[in-house]
Amino acid sequence: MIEPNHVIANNIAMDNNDAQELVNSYTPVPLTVDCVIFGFNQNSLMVLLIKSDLKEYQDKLSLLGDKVHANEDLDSAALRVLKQRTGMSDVFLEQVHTFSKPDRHPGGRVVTTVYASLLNTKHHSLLLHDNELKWHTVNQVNDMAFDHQLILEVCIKWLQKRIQEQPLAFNLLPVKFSLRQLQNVYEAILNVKLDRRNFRKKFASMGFLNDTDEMETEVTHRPGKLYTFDFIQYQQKKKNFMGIDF
Amino acid sequence: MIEPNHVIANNIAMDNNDAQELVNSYTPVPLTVDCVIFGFNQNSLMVLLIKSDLKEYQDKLSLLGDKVHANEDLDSAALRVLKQRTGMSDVFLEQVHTFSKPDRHPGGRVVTTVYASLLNTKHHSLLLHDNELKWHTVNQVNDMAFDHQLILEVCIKWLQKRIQEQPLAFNLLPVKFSLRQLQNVYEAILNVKLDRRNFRKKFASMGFLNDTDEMETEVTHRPGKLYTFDFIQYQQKKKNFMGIDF
DNA sequence: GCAAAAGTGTTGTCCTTACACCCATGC
DNA sequence: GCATGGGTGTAAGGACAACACTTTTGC
Repeated sequence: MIEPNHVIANNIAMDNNDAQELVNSYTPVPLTVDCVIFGFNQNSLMVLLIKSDLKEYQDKLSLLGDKVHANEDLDSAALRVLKQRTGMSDVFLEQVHTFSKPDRHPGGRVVTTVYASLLNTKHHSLLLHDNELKWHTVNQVNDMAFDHQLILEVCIKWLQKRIQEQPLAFNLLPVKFSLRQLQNVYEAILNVKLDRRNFRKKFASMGFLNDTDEMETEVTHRPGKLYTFDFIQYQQKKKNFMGIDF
Repeated sequence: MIEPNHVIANNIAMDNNDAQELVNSYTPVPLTVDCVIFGFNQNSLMVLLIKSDLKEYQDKLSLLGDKVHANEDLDSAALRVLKQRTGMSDVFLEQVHTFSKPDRHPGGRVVTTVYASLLNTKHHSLLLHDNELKWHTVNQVNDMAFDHQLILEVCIKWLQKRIQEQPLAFNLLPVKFSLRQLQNVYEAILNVKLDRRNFRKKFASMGFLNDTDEMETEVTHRPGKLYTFDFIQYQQKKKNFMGIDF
């Protein structure tokens, strides 16, 4: 564990180039991580939010965040928040951006590093302990606490770009999914309508889809085939995989 | 201006949800910014580095960084470092990633946010005051101080991706440049050989090039035409500009 | 039998690639 | 006059976009 600066400073011989002395001269800043946890439901992109517990932001929605612990790196802190809030840990999670406007937090300066996560809202291990924790349709969310509205917008743009580089949409779906569901994910995130035949052709030609012998059930029309995502094929092919363009 | 936390804390009625109290409970962390400043010279991608002044890293190369000042946001801190070291401020500069391994700095925990910058090494206002500040060919740099080798590699990958999204290569060249120079930039960054005719066709069709009536001078062969980058055209076209693929 | 969505191929267009010869300059 | 790189067009192949009819299920 790293001692508070003043404890160490006096024990160190003076030296212009001493590393600890140098670090002690920096103004330390409270750090947090915030997680933008995306899901997909009813053909809409969703985000998991909570009511802010600060009186300044009463009834406003907030991202899921926490302080960064002493000696904890940011990836671990983000994963800890995710696990604590959803019960899930084997989940897509990636650093997006660090936000640092000095007045972004009413309690004083706080710098926050934002992570985005993609998960299946129907996953059996997804448990939302906190009653205040709810899924919201992303384009119905507005007027969030702190600078979280801005952060959410940055993350949506990030996601739009990112799903065209890699087939991340699978993270938002059940293990077994229909092509229609997959297409719905792309249409919702990119805000476009896609041609069904061309979409199917494109994904079929990628070779990342494994045909299960199962069909959708409980639909009120002709059921579609269910597929799984072939992670092994993907790992092998992604070196020469340049993107998904629509 | 935001007061140091302890000054304010005592003036506030105790409240479980009080913002300042909450922030005061966070462990503050020393923050720095590091700038990966890319240039282009002799057909190679270059990076501006300095000798580390820490005895732990004697004679090792280091990125240009500095602590983040109280009440300064990260973008401003990065711009300040850039200006201080190069004399330039009207320069492409973008946040890339935040690095936070607890042991990445020998003086104790320091979290650093890394920015990448692209500039013209021949620009008249580029002044390297410090004699220890030198341009290095990126693929000859190894064994840097701190985790800076890792950071550099992340930034190179970032740049390879980024120049295929937007025509950033212009930032590395003089205002007037030949198509050969432009092609050299892409070839050096992407580590590929490109077909000259196809390259010229592609850029001509984008419409971002203004033909000057000037020619290269002081070349030992047939001189090429010089072009300028049309920022206005680019701003107008980039809304429906999807990328540069090679 | 009707509503609703699944499944399936072909064609034209556009973009990308591959490729070779003459030209202007310095020496 | 020769070495060096600048400048240019075309043809073939591959990717993408547009498009309609038949099938399966629930009700």
